[in-house]
Amino acid sequence: MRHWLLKTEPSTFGVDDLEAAPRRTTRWDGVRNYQARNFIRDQMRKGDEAFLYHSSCAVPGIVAIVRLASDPYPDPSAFERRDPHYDPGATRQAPRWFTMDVWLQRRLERVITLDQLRARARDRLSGMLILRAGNRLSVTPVAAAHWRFILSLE
DNA sequence: GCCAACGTTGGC
DNA sequence: GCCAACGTTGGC
Repeated sequence: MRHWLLKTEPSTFGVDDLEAAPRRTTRWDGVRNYQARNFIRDQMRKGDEAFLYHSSCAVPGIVAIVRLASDPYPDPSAFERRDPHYDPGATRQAPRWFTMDVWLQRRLERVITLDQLRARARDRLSGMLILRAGNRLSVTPVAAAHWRFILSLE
């Protein structure tokens, strides 16, 4: 079972929204980056765990643990002409973008902040993708050792 | 296939 | 709102 980190802007969709969603489940759609797409399509599977990370906010950091409620499937928002994520290059016959359903397993007792993570970027969390300068991927794998260590920071 | 221009992300 | 670090686009 792989572990992941999903970035989101709480002003758009955050843990509060996920908690309020029916069955605390949502479709993680709108990913339009090929590297992130490849992670979703090729490696993410139902039951995988992921950190939910809030970006572009007062205290960026990990706020919750979510689980994949589905395997990946073609992202329907790419086919909707009115959707902001519409992509005329994507077709149902040859889908370009993928999504999956995600449910809220639990909020963390407190936010594990980006500052806290950065403080360990040189030892216990060395190589963690989210800590790499300029990294903008909204979906990144988390090594098992990193996953365990981060949970110990809670 | 190169690369400059442009758009986006995201911390600050 | 600034700006660095990307990814994407499109002319050549």
